[in-house]
Amino acid sequence: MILAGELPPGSQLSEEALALRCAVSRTPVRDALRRLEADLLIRRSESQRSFVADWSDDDIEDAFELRAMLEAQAARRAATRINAAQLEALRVHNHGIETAIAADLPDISTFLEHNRAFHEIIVEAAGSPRLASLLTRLIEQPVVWRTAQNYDRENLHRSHREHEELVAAFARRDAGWAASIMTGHIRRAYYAYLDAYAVQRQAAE
Amino acid sequence: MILAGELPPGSQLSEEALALRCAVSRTPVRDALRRLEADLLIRRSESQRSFVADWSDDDIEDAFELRAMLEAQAARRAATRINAAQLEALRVHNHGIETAIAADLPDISTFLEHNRAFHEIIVEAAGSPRLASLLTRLIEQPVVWRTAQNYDRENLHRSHREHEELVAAFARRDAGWAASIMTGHIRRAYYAYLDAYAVQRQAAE
DNA sequence: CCTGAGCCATTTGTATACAATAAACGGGTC
DNA sequence: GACCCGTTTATTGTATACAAATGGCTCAGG
Repeated sequence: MILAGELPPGSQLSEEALALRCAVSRTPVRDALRRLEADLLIRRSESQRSFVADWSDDDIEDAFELRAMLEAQAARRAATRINAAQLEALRVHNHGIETAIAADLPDISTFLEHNRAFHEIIVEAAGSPRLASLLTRLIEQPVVWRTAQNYDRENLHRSHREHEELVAAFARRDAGWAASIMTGHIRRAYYAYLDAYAVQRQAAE
Repeated sequence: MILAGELPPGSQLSEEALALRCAVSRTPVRDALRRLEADLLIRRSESQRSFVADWSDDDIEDAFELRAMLEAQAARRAATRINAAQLEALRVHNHGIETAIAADLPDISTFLEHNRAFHEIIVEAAGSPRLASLLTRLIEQPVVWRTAQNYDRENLHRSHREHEELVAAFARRDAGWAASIMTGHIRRAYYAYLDAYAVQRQAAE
């Protein structure tokens, strides 16, 4: 609901109201709120009331910066640990991306799914449960989720080419190369988001 | 209880048993288990049963590696953002450390408290709620907690000197320097832990 | 018109009961 | 003797009730 924008930033989330809305009791709602709080999608007041987090520009930059650092670390580790099956899976998913964006009207949904799977395999190949745990907190966030919605053809194809580079770096077992590409890959996503956001802002004015 | 070793690694944690032991109902116990699971102190089976996580050597190395990376990033950011009051607080806490370890019998408990406060100020000065959130997951872990218990006088004083270097880097607003020192600081802690652990292992045999 | 105190409404924290599911055990069969 | 299946038991998931704490509102007073 937060990602879909049904719950505007800053609005209060009452456990009971959510329970009613989801047709469950407060108990599972509480569990979900605690998790979302850990993911920083929800902030809690001193008196433990829950509100949808509102993301400042600094927050967004912060999230991308950390994501770049952690994903680069994942790529660095994965380069020397990835196995043949995982490498092949990366190629398959990136081919899926290529197909999804080849049409006149790119299939963003399919792109997102393959993109998610691609990055997930890298995290898995990194073989660090802690790193995986930290990253899942950063990627399930509204900004990241919406970024690709605003990708133009140019950015979609660039993303695909960067994935190809990553596969090449993994195939060569070059940790430094893989980390560098990944850093650039995430930073580019950040600037793509900024551009799209700037457009949205102008449209809103 | 996990940190104190009362609950051995691998042992199952029944919500009801813990509730009885802590004289509360299952509800708050469940909340705690969910948080500890996020902190990777607890792992859950497919059927959602909880067990105390057992840490392999790789897990420990992994945790230190990530902590080094994130704390270095915190130091990097803090260097250009720290204010005079925070800088002074760092000096005060490091002086507290100096006093605590000056005696013939070092006061480890006081050392730990000042050390925790010292690192906390840096994270605060970094001004990144996300980074802070990620780091709290890594520092409340059994290995980190026990490391200082095994510090010898040499390591305690080295830690103090490294803190002094950090303060100097912050005073100069030198982000790269601060990050480098912090990386070394955490890596040294890792090797100190390894040495202490090797000693314990030999004693156990 | 502003301020503050007290009361009421809202919201969260905790306890408990019941339902659903998975593990453990035992009896039977091959 | 090993293995499969049904039953029992343990454990977690969910719903609900009540207690505690917090926010906001009203009304009195300056």
